[in-house]
Parts: sequence; structure tokens; C-alpha cells
Amino acid sequence: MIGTHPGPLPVARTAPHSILSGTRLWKSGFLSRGEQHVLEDAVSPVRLVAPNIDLVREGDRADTLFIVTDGWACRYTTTRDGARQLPALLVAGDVANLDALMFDRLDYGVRTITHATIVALQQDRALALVAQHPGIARAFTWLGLVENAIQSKWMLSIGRRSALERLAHLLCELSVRLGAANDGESSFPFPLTQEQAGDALGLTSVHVNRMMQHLRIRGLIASANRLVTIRDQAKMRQIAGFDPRYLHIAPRDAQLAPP
Amino acid sequence: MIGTHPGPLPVARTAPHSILSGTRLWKSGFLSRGEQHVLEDAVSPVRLVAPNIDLVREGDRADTLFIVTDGWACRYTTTRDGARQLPALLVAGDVANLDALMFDRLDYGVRTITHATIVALQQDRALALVAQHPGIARAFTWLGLVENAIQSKWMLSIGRRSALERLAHLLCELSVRLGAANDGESSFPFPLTQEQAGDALGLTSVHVNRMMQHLRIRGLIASANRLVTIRDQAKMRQIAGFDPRYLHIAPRDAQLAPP
DNA sequence: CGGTTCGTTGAGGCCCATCAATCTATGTGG
DNA sequence: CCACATAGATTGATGGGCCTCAACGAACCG
Repeated sequence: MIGTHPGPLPVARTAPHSILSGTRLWKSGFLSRGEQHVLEDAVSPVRLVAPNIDLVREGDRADTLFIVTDGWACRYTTTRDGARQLPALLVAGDVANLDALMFDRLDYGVRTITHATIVALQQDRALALVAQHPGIARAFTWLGLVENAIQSKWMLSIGRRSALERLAHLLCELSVRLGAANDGESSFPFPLTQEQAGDALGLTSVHVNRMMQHLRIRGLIASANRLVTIRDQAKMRQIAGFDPRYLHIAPRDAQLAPP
Repeated sequence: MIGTHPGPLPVARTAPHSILSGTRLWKSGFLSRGEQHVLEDAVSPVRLVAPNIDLVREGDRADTLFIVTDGWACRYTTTRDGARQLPALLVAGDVANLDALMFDRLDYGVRTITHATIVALQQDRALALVAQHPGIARAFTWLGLVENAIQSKWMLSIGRRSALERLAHLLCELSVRLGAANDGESSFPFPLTQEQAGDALGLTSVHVNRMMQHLRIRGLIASANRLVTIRDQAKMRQIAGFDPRYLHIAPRDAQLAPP
């Protein structure tokens, strides 16, 4: 569904067809080859999940980490009166619920957006791996820190940017995270319902619709059957105030990973 | 300025007057006594900082972790046109910039709010400690995960709650984080300027002012010289939709910490 | 005591929510 | 293959929550 990531940075490849290559854990560059194998072995068989299925519900016990290997999912939180906010969009390669590593209860839910392939990792096994393999430990904490950085930027968007800027910022972010071309034009899948986009941006679906039109009419984007193409990267980033560094796509010392 | 935290949960005390006891790293319960000493030794001498001083500016190199041992500080981010959003408020015991552990550049700034006492930890020393001491590693990643959870809740507030609910939620959160009494009334220092509160909540200072009055007139809070008291916890939590579990004040296995 | 920061209050307006209707696309069963 | 159902996109009208601008009061401080 979502193509595998060719990846802008050439990561030392190991087993090219392993289920977890392409994962952010891998791309972090912290895993030795041995650790990669150990992790592959610890993980559950791949599971295919239909759209709009909860992997975890808000407040559920959390004895399993989920890794999204294909498709889209999201974390979601809700207020008592049913309003929904997505703290994170999860694309191929993302770990859905890092907290499950150390918490026994999640205060958010995880739900698929598209058809998705999911791999599970039991909490106790993950903890054991983290204790025994420094590279795995580092990869996990690195992921946590990156998520933190992304969330901070989302807060800035939701708290201080206009609806148009917010939407533009999200599209710029996804363009980079999905590894779409960074020059001139860039196309990437965007399977979100306008309602889901609104839940990510703190807006209503109606207003997302109007802002999308705004961007379309201005010739900044085009969109057709769940695919968005940014026609003018420079202008979009200008509107959004987007600077991709916060995504930490290239970790500080990916090249320095132990052999 | 801000009192030391007696702490609602009885943590196994070690050196009672050590500079880092009272810190969330300590309270995490993951540090063995030896690790506590090692950490104490690795840390810079205490530094007193005046209000409104940047410890790190946005985009600065980040070779130092800062731990707030007394007073208040905040992380801040800004848009190109100067709007400010605080992704986090930092009170006594918080680590200001966990990311400095693995990133070489921060995409947010850290600034004091009140007079504060700060302790610094060099990145390379921190990394060495994390590599050698599993308890220290676990404490750091646990802290990162908790910060994640708090940020998610803030996003929900900013994205989906009304101004009144947002403010109420923040006050409820601070009441718990500061260890104020949880029954009936609870008083705690609130040194934020209304403008700073607005920057935390995604509001203007004017509107924060109006919402504070709203809460005051309804008899829900009282505030005088930088001190807030919540008069009716139950009703405040009701308004805010506040459930303290996301703060993870008591870590899952604090009691299980190695001796 | 003058300056500066912060809190308070008012008037006016805009951005986005709300409500509601229509249109389109996709799928389903007969 | 069509009738129908359903989910999602689109459009319009209306209103309100919060912002903006501006002025004034209050507290703090050298």
C-alpha cells in the first residue's frame, strides 16, 4: 500500500528482506547486525489489520509494543465529551506505542487508518533486549526523543499557527517523513479523511476542507484519490514556517553504529 | 523560592541532603544507591540563575543536560513571526532538555521563569553513565516517556478544549506535579505571568486573565501574590476533564528498585 | 518618586465552529 | 446492471470564542 522507503540516507543494509528493515529502529543506526537479528527473532509474526481497527484502546493494559511496517495508523486521545485529538500519525516504520516499554497502561489509543501490517513485541521481551543490548536500548530512547521533538512542533502548530499554516506544516512534514522528493514537486500518499486530518490539526473537517481548497486554488498542492502532491515546496515551507531539522531524519551518528 | 518537595510517595531516601534527591530521576525509583552517588559526582556544581535567562536558545548546540533543582523554567518554541509556545513547564526536579542526551542541537529553547537553581550534566558524561549503569539508562528513558505522555495531554488540551477547560487543566496538573494537597483545597506557587500562561496554553494573556477571573468569580480558585489555591478540586477536575494518571507520578515499579 | 512590568477592562472584529444541505464516490445485494 | 445505502467531500449561512488594539490601574523597584 505505502511503498517501502528508499530512504534518503544510505543506511548500511543487512538482510534486505527482513521485516524490520525500513523501520525507524533500523534507520536510527544504533543497531549492530547482531542486534538486528535478535530483534527480528523477538518479534511476533506479521499481522494484517483492516482500517479503523483499534490496536489499543485508551486506558488499556499495555503489554505489547506495536511496530507499523506498512500502512498508516495513529495515536488518539479524547476528551470526556468525545472530541478527538491525534498526538501522532504513524507511518510505515514507526513504533506506535513506545510507552508500552515501561508503562503498564496507555493513556491514548492506537488505531489503524488504512490497511496496515503490524508487528508486535512483548513488553517483557523488549525489556530484556534493552537490558542486554546497548544498541537496542539506545535506538529506543533515541526514538522516544525524536517523538518528543515532533510533538513539540505539533504543539507549536496547534497552539500558535493559523489553520492554513497548520495544514501546510503537516503536509510538509509528511512529505519528508515519507521520503518523497524534496526538490520542486513531491507526491506522497495521504489516506487521511478530512475529519482525521482535522483531529490531527485541532480543526473541524469542514475547515480542513476549505484550507485544502485554498492551497489547491493557489496552485500549491494537488490532490486526487488519497494522493497529495506539493507543487511548490519552497512556497509551502514558507507558509508553514517549516524547517525539517526537527524530524531528525538523519541521526547524529548513524555512520558510527557499531559493526 | 519554591519549596522543596516533600513528595507524596515515600521514596527510599539515601543521602537526604544530596542535591539531586527530589529530582524526578531519583523518584523514578530506577536508581540503585551506587548509581545515585555516581550521578551526583558527575554533575556540575549548583548554579543560581536569575529569571528570564536562557539556558539554551532555540537551535543552540546542546552538549549539556540541565536539571532544575529549584524554581521554575520552561521550554519554548517560536514561529517565524515571533509567536511563542511552551511545550513544557519545568518545576523543581525536572530535567529541562533530555534530548541533549542524544541530539547535538535542540529545536527549542530553555529559559528560567523564576530564580532557579540549575545543575548541569555534560552530554558525554551522561552517555557514559547511561552505557555503564542500567538503572540510570532506565531512569532517563522513563523520564522521556513520561514527558511524552504529558505532551500528548497538552496537545489534547490545546487542540480540543475551550480556554476555560485548558486553564483549569493546567492548574490541576500543576497541583499534582507540585505535590500540593489533593483533598478539598490545595495551594501551590504559580509564578507564571499571564502572558507566559498564555504561551503554555495557546492563548493570549488577555484571555487568560478573563478565564482566571471566571474561575475566581465562580469560587473555584483564589490567587494572590504568585500563589494559586484550588478551592474545589472536584469541580475543577470536572471542568478540566482531568485525570492525573497520565502524570505517572508513581512509576510502575518504584518499590522494585534495586537496593 | 518616576519607570517598568504586569494585571485589568472595554470595544470591535475575525477566524473558525456549528448546523445543515447537497454532491460524489464506493460498495452491496438483488 | 441497477437501486440503494453509506461514507466522505463540498458548499453556504450563521454565530461565537478568542484575538486585537488600546487604555488604565496596580504593584514593584531602584
